[in-house]
Amino acid sequence: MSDLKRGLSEAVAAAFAAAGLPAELGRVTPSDRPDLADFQCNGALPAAKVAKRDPREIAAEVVANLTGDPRLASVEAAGLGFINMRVSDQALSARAAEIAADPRLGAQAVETARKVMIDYGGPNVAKPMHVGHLRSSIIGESLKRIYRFRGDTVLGDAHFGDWGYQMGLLIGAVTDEDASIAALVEQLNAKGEVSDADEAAAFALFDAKVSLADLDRLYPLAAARGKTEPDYRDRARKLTAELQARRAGYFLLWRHFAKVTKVALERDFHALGVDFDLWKGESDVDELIKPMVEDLEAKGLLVEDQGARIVHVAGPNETKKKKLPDGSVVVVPSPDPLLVVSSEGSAMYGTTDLATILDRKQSFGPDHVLYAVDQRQADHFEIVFRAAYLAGYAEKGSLEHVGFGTMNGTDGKPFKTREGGVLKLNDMIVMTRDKARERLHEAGLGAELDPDTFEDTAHKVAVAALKFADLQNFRGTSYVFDLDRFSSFEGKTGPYLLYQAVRVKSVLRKAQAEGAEPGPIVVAEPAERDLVLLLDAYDQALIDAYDKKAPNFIAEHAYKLAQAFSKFYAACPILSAEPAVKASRLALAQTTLRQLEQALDLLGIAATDRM
RNA sequence: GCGCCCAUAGCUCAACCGGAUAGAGCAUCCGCCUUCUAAGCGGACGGUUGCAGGUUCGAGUCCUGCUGGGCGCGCCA
Repeated sequence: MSDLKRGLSEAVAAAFAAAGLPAELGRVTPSDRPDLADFQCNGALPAAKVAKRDPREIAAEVVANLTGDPRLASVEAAGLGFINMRVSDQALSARAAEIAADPRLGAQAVETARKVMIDYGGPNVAKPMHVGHLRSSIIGESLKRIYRFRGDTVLGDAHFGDWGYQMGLLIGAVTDEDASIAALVEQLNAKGEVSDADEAAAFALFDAKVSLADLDRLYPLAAARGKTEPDYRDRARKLTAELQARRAGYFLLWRHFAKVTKVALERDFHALGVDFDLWKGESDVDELIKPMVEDLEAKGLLVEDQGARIVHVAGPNETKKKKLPDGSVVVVPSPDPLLVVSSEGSAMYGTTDLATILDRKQSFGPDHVLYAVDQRQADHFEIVFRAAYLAGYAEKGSLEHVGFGTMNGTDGKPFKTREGGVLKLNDMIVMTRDKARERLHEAGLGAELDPDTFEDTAHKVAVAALKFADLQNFRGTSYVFDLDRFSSFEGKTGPYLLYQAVRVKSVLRKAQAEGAEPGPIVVAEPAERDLVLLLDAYDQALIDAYDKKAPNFIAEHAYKLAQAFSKFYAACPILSAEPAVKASRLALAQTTLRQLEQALDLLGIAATDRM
């Protein structure tokens, strides 16, 4: 079973072949001119070039070969050589019946399933998530669902940043601030072996004294000092190396950091409906690093440079000019080398990334790994991927950075609140949910729904608003974060989509109450034709989203489908129609609902029953 | 200095290998609730696709240059 576009493409390809022209020119697309056609083929235009003939003549010949196709109500050559096709009502009705009978609602699975890992490039330990973190989690979540739905085996890994320099900074800052913690940490460090009782006592003290809010407050200060004060920085680096060497006191304190962060992250991710299959972090590959470094050394890839150890990843002719601090310009390899071991002996960002690639190869063996991470890290991933290919840790081309743009404020710079701080993701969710509650009361649903359902509905509306506002943008480009737009419920928004689903459900409930059943679909009205054409376009939207790793194709389809339904709803009465028409429209409405809910699910958006 | 990305309606964004009249939403204005949920529907207004060249029968899309903006460039992640 295939969509109309594909079916027609085969027919048009055959018609081209019959005319002695390359069959691949028979590619059919939805028409740019809905007033003239449902589908079109532009193949006669390039054909004219190779065949040195008039495109209109070619189009006419292809049209002649197509005439009589039962699916087509009309087929004609138009304009400069376009082939316009209008699908018959019977063919649309038949296609609608196919989609209605299909658990996948007309969307096909991939031919060969792969094992895919999605790396969410997770947030860092000790920092609350702000609105900028929305993107990687919801894009990653949506891609995971899309890939899984297409038939791949997919694992999503949060991949937290929990093992680097920022941990050394925090250990320093926390012990500086509180003498009792500093004393306990020193004591544990000296002791080396830590008993269960020691551990419990330590966590009791840490729990009492160090919250996420403290870490959030201390980190920016420590980071700033690290930049300006070399001594402070060097101590943080040493602390990082000591943590990575698992000095008992530092390690316990670090485990506390990770714990308080995880509680907040779980709350935020859960609220967004984002689930990770793996809650791994950089620290999880720590034990792989030493053997990996030895392996890189054995393979002759690791070289000493300015006290650090690096892997060169540039090819022989890949160079760039670089300006040195003294103003002179030198030619250096490009891309930059991968820094594997710092001069303090600690693992770097790229080191843990490389070890993670190795870890995944051993544990899961993915055919493909997608990194849903900020576009700004493109160079970094290029370097890590090259190193992984050189070392044989991944098959060339199997690692892919699915970059996305940053979320900027209306001034074009990374988003800040009016007060100059970052807007925390949780605050954003709470704010939008409050607005959804207000709106539900206005609509008179406050009293009708029981409190739990009411709360659940408000939450779903809020999440739909936030996610759809982001996912409707192509992931690659930066966009402006506008609070009003993200918490808007009218127009091209998540709540609009939920609302259309709610209207269908309401009609279906009433139909059921009066004993009316969906029946055979018979397409007749223009609004019905348009709706079925949209239902038919689902497969292509899914293919585009999959191939381009871009959920906005699904978002666009869901919106257009909801819009087509809304027009159908306004133009075609359902319950008051005569029995056969009523049964047909009920079936159309039900099929639309199922596809809409499925598309929303692929975006990670949950539907509601009433709103 | 070198490199990557971006520039489309007043605003925020789309646009399927280069194809007909570049589409949505918001905002503004005008209509539509005694019939299935008005978080809706219909209509109007709104464009020299940053600028200048080039390739092509045809360019928002490809190439070159320029302007403007964002980002990155080994011991943060």
